[in-house]
Amino acid sequence: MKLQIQIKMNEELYLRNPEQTELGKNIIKHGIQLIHKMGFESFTFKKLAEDIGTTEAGVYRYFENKHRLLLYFVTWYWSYLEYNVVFNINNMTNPEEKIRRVLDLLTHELDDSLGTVDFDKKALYNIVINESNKVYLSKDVDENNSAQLFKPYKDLCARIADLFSAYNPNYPYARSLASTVIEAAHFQYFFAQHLPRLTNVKSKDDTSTIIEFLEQMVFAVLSPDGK
Amino acid sequence: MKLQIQIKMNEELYLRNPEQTELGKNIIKHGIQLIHKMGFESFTFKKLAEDIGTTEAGVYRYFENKHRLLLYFVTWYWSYLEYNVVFNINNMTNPEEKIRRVLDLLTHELDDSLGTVDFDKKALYNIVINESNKVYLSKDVDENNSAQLFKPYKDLCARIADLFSAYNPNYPYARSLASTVIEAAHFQYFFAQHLPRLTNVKSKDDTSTIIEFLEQMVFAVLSPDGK
DNA sequence: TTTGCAATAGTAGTAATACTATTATAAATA
DNA sequence: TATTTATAATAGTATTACTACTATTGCAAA
Repeated sequence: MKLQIQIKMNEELYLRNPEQTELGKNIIKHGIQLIHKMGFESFTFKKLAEDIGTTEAGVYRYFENKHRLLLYFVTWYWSYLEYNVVFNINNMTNPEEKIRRVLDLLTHELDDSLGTVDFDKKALYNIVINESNKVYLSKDVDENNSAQLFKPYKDLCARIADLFSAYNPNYPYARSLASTVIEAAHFQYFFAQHLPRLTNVKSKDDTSTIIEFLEQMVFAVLSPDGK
Repeated sequence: MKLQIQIKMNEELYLRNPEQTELGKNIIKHGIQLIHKMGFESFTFKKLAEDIGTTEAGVYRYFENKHRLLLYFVTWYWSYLEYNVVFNINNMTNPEEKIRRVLDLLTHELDDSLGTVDFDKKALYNIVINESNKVYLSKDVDENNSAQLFKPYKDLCARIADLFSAYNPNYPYARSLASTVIEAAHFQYFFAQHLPRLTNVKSKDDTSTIIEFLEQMVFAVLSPDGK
């Protein structure tokens, strides 16, 4: 038996649920590939439509615009990552071990062990690294936030912050540390790839250095006897 | 006497030096205001041209496109900040004190004490918070990087990393810590303003919490007796 | 089998954006 | 004064981001 997990997406994200039709699934699958290949700025619905053999209007019937499509992808990643965090630390008792596992999950593309989805997870991870900040660094953050569109990100952050607080209940900046660690994991990966002078991570595939950097940081910061 | 500092900008950034003409200065001044007000995505050269009473083509004679204009602004900020860092820690001997001063500079808008420029520095700081990541999170990072366009950012980061290494020569991730701290300073400010669940910083103006968070982090991480 | 009627797909637009090429005008020099 | 040179304005084009409308299909009730 293979269990298939389903992530319930916020209905505000789409006009029509893309998981329920062939065309919808193609929009997801090819959308991820195209954004990954050409970058979000160059990506258009027209190019996507041509790629999957439909019309521009066809794509617009599923997503209001390309920003919403990107938000759909990034939100899916956050939700899936939170699920993975919960699943992985479920049977652990040691708070330190839990934190180490989370840092591990943050720095690797999503694994396919539990349930498979029909798109390139490596490409999705790359999109998260390169484009995810753009979903909230925009003039309609507040509006999107009111519509609960960032809830999965905030939930993930809260869950990691809880682990930090469990490790050291007296640490007063658990949430700030959580968001900083999440962002840093992505940025260090990006810098290693494109702006190496900004990091000590040697190459794109040097995830072990990212993990060591983050682990040392988190445990030093949370150390109860730390100054 | 009032000394005027001049920041020498990379000539690749512009087509014609905007500091040398009235129109050029207006592009800078009004460009900062407009991007600040409407956000980079909604900002266009046409709107800017109308705002300052010239034509679209007039603006294009100074900057290749709006991304280059944004990069010009952000680069100016980085350069000016590095200058400020050097100037401020110049007569300090205590490494810890130097680091505290840098964290202070990172979390405040640029001060006007040394030389004045004819644009809204508060608006520029806001642009840095909201838009600066977009200048390198794009498909032409590598190309821009080859043209040395990110040098000021990398220099700033290297200088801060050097302070960390001076404080603790055995710490192996000085650069990663420097870039993480720079980005975190900006992100925590943004989150406090728009996504408060992601931070322990209470309000937009709560810079003291940002500083406390970063200080505790940096000194815990760099502590020689830390694990 | 035919009619009705949703659901969906496709066509053909528009307004705005991001530029560019060409022409006009003013200033500088021969 | 004639002529080059620099700069500015005009008027475009291709692409992007949509939208409104028309055509087609599937399927149930008459």
